[in-house]
Amino acid sequence: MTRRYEPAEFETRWLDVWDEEGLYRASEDPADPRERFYALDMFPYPSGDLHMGHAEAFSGGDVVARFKMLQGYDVLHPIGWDSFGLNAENAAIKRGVDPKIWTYANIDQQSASFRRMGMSFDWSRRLQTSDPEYYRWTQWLFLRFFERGLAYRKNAPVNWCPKDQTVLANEQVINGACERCGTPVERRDLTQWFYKITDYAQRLLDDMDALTDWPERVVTMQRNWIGRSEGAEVTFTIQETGEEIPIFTTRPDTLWGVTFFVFAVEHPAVRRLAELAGTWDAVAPLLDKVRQTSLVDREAADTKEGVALGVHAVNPVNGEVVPCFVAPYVLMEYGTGAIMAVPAHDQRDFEFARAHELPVRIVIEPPGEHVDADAMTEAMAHEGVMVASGPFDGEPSPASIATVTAWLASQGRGASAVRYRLRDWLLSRQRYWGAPIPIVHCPSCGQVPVPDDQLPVLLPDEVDFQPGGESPLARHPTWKFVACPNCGGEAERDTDTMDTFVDSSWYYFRYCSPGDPDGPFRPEDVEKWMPVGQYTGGVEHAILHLLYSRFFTKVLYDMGMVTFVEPFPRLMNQGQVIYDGASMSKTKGNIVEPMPIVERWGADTMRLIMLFAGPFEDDIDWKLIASAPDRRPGVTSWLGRVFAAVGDAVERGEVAEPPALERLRHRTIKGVTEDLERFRFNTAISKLMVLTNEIRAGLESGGGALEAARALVQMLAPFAPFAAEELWRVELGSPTSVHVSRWPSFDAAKASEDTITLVVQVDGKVRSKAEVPADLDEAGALEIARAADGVRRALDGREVVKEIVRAPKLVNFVTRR
RNA sequence: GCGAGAGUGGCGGAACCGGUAGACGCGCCGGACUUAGGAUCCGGUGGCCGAGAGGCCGUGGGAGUUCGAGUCUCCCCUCUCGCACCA
Repeated sequence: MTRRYEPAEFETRWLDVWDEEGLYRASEDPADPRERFYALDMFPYPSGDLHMGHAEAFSGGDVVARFKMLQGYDVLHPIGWDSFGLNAENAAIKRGVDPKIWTYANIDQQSASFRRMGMSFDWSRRLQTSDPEYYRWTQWLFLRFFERGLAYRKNAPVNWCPKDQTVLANEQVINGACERCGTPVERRDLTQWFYKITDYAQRLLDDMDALTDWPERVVTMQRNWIGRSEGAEVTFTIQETGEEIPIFTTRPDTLWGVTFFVFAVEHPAVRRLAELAGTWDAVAPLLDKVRQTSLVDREAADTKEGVALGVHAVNPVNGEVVPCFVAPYVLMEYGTGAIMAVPAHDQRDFEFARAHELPVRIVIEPPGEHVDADAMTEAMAHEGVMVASGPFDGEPSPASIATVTAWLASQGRGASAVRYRLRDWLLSRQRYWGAPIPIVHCPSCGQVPVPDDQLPVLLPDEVDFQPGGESPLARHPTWKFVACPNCGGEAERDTDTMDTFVDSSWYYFRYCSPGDPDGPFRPEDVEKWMPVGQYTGGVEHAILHLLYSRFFTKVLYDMGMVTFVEPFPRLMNQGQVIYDGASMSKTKGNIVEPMPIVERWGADTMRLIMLFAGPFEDDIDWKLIASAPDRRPGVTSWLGRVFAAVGDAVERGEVAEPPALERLRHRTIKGVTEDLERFRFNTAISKLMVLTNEIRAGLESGGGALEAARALVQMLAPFAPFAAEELWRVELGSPTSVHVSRWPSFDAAKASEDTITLVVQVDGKVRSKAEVPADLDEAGALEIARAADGVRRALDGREVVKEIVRAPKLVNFVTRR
């Protein structure tokens, strides 16, 4: 009698058994002979219960971890929570509860949900970044960066979110608005802590060549973010004062086309020069305006806006004197804060020139063509031949860039230069829920690091954590007052906390040495597990988290703590789970939650829905894939058929397997193995469905199917761990878990078909098909092809001029037309 | 504007090297079992013509290469994502 599929009867039962057996513990034994595999998922923020995005991402990551386990690897598959940060803090403020209480309550709920979903985590390594024993080492790492000059404090114009009342890193500003709350970001000049990631710009770029298993678009996004430009730095001289102002250009071949010169409004020379020339009255309002303008408005700034500075710049290549301007379209943050303007070949310069009636001089023309500068309506693409360019007339451009740059250097008028768009990472936050920065400010000793043996600098309880422009820690009555660790005098703690992205930049190291009291991790443990075998998570971290983690790893490499420079050689991004083309959100009221599905149909169903919906990296539109709410999902029905098939196969017992089933068994093992190696979960599942159908057909015809049933159950295990376990232990009678069984093997010879469909075409159109032996030769194929009915009809009265034979698959007769 | 990717049945999606387009599943149609079906089982299901055998058309549009193109090349259209005064 075959069993009905009733997941409620066994799913939770196996959870307890797995816990007791310690099934998913990574081995601590250094002598364990197995190869190791580190399956890492991007750890979640503890905001609310798990949502559909988690369900999909972690289902995929879990398949990888379980598959590797079945292949005989010693697998490290850890879990933790990125539990500090604005996200948790804002939610706590909104609800009026302590961030700690809210955060840890969510963590409890999320871990219960993860467990219920059957994730194969090694819970013994669980971590939370807001635990003192974790952030102690976040602080320790900060101090090592500080010692190396990679953490520093400076006054700088920064992005300020008026709603969250804190500064943001450049990477957290999206289209001029706060990444978290969408409020337009303001500009403020503040003293803040930075990590010197710019020192690593070139290495972050170079090492990307090794990331061949990253999605192409993520690599591209990082490359664009780092934004390397090659060009030249050229020094112009102010005619009136003789002072030298360097500019950066990627097109030194257009130097002869310079007709004016522009300073950024905040350029340090501007005020002095304006006062000298008597134009300060005109310049000052522009400066005020820019200082008050939020970054959003700044981005929309008009290219035509700007005023004459009243002084002149001397072009070093030809001694020409051109007027200087001050304009908001030139940014202080990039290059040198001043530019040479070449209106003929740069659109922004062109627009400015037309608005201010400045000359436009063409210096690069298409060969044999003459263009009238007065008639131009936009800047020209600068590819062609250099003209009116002194010694370089007739040189092809842009090929001449290198020549011109070399010439500039030899003449002492410039030098080749490289610029990056990447800025240093602003890590301090004026918020409560984060790791305190372990620095003491002493009136006599300056910035003094908190000694290692006094770490962690604990976050105080009972703080008014409402944001108010300065850090809540600064408002605590006693916390900040300490003796200077250096001189013992009265001093104050730094009251800022660290950006959460600092916490998440090294958590994957901690998993290797959980709870180590002597350091952030033991190098030998990291050596054992890392680099990560497979990293799974969302594209939303394509820049921030991944770039910072790569930076941290390189610094740790330089410190001699790790032996590799890239933490995640293989990265996999899951798609989003959306609804009717739009992201799920409370305001739209279109949220579908995973746990009710787990409760109603079982965890295996929830996992299979996600994995079978389509390629892992593609978005899933819930509206399009979901069955009616009360209707049994298709994958659940399939599990029912698997139960019936396995039960029947057991009942049939040791009866010979039909040859067709045997071949399909081998072919399926081969195919599913290959699909799993390429994360093609959807096609792997479809192959298992085909095998299920064939097992049932084989049983129907009186054959045995035990072998096939066993293989099916084992291959089902990564996708539907509960159903597989129930079938393996109860129906198939194994004393041990399917999850520690050995992945079934296949015989390549048996995996191939013994008969093949010979397709016969006439002029490329299919006219006949025949089942033929797989080893049929050309002559045999031709013979069968010629004899086929449909072919003879199609060939009637036509002359065959060519016969294409690809035995045993295809014959194509080409006739005279 | 720049960069990347994608367009295949009613739907999600298959199709490794160019070689049977539409695997697998959802939905739908018909049937069986049923008091019932949101359960289960069997059959059908790209479009058009045809009683049938069979034929014609068909992978966003257009050209090309080839015996043969969803797949390769060129042009165009549409959509998605990322970046966006970066000198």
